[in-house]
Amino acid sequence: MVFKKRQDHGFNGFRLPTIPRAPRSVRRGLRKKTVEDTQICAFELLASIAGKLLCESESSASSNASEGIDLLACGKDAVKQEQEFEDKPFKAEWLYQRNCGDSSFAFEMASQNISHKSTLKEFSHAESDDVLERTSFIKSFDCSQKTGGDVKSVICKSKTDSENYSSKVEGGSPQFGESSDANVNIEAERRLEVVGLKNEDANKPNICSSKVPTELFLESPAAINSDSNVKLPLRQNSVPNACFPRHRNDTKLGSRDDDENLSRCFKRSTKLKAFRPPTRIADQRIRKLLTSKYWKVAPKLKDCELPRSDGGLKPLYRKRKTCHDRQSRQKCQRDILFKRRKLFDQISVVTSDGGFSSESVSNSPEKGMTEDKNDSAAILHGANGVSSSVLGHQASFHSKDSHVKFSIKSFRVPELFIEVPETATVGSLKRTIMEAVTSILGSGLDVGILLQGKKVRDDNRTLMQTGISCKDNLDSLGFMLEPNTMQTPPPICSSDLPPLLSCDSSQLLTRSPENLVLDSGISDTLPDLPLTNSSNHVDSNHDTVSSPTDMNDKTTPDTKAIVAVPAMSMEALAVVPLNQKTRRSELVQRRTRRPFSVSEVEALVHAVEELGTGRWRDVKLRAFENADHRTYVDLKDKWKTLVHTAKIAPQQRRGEPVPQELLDRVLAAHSYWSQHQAKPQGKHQAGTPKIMEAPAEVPIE
DNA sequence: TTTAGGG
DNA sequence: CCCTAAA
Repeated sequence: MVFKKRQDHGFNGFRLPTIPRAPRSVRRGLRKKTVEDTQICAFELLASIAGKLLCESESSASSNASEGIDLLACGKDAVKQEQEFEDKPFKAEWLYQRNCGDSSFAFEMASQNISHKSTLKEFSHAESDDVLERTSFIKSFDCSQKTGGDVKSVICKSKTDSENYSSKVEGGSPQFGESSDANVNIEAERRLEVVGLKNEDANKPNICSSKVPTELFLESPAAINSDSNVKLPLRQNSVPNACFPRHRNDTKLGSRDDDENLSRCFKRSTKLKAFRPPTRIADQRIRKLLTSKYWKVAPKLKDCELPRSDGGLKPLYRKRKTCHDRQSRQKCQRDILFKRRKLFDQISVVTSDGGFSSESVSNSPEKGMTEDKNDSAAILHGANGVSSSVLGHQASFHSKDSHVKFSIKSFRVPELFIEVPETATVGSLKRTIMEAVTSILGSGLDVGILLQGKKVRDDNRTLMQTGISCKDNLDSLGFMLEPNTMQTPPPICSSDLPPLLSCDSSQLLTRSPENLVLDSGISDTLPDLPLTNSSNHVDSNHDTVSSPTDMNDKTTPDTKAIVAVPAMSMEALAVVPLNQKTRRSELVQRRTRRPFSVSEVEALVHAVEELGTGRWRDVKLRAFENADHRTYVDLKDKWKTLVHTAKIAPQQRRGEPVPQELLDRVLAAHSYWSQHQAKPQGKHQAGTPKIMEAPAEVPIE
């Protein structure tokens, strides 16, 4: 494809980190090894850089790190491009364990430092290039809440100018008493990604993107103290407030100096580059994307699966770029911008993520639950409300000492599209952005709770019933802000689609969660939810999922998703987030599970008895002609499982029990056809009776 | 598009 | 069920 060799980038100064490959990805990776090996991407570079930075930050000044990034940013567009991915994932949930004296702390890595720096560099660089930004596309606007410190006004904090960037890192909260968990402080963090258009040729705008992440982090003692904090391999309880590390300090970037961190860093960074999905994404979807022609060039991503639960993993995958080199990338962005422009004349605001997703959630089952939520800013009102409701909800649960503490670190505001004249002042730009954000937030938001990626719809359930009371689940618990469904109360505990929602919205509310759920479920390392069984309501969402009519969108690049976004008014915005972009294109709907009924099994067995294995298409046609949801692959798979089921002890079988008689026939047929490879033979060639008579005990082997 | 298999 | 390599 476009890039064949990493050497093209000419980065010799950075060593590429060794990226551990996830077991699952290994297999695929092997197949495409040639591709992967020969293709380099900014991802790797970033990864290496990130790792380097991390390392350096620990030992030496972080300045070096920033320089490194700067270097890349200026010299390589690809890298620059990728950077936007970087900040989010990092901060999202890099909880670390840090040793301070004899005490250990868990904290979030302030990865923003990295991105921050890089951003600055980029930004300045862009300016130096005399790039006029006519159109700014705010890809994401983050408002994160952090607990533990003082409240920071998100809005106030965020600035679009570089000066702020450098300073923003400072917001901090001095005191972190062990009892501070009673207070939920909201820290705001925001990131702005600005994609400017430059007019070079008359009609050929050149895109220059620069991201300006502004992030403020506050430690959350609550989360840290909790021994049940799911987020990390947290150490234990004792958390001295005294030397709580402030990662705002650039030098704090890296925390521990053990290899583990380093490796994690690499992993992280690697992933980051790949995507920047607002929420979790199924690895499968990722894989799909990766395998799509658009992503072939960045195969490494597949290998970067974090061995972590979805909570940590998903956020890493953010919107990925379909452009890999400068040219193509610019072209893509250009297209995107154009398309978007078509859709939005003025200050159109589009939610890219289909809502606002919480960056991460941490909790602690400790007694004291966070109660005070301070609105860091009017804008965050919605977000705060969310956390509040959540907390309140759980309140009714303290019957046992089981309190669930939530710490919503941040909610990401969806993508915004803003267009202002070149002559616009910075101040006006700020105001414009502010208006856009306000319009979004002001239109009303609903809070969505995602558990294991599944949207929990039944508001009447208790947290315990929902499975949220379990810390294990919290790991995969997520909150999201989504367009308010307006006066219509959101559907509760029913699988009904919100009637008033537009089609897109419906998808947002149902499909997305669905995907998420599946995603998390797919995660190899994701532990099963202990309470899965009790959270049936969640499963009900499956039913709400529309038929996979959008499968075609699997490989849809961002651009397409964007294009697909219908022109909408501001009002519509609230209801129709640009979700499709990330959700639809990246998260492909997984088919709902439809266990085979006994009758179906019977039909299948019968068909196979006659047709044999290896003729699944015929089997489908014969026995499942009208079952459109059963593909020949499904039948094949089912047969496979049937054979397996038949071989195992009845006690080991699960699901709807299949009559032994059928299983016997399965074994018989399987045995028969295993020997009679002559599948093409007459369909009835294999005397059905004969097969049926075959004893079930017949060893298939 | 189907098959055949691994996940 | 998903995802793919092959056919």
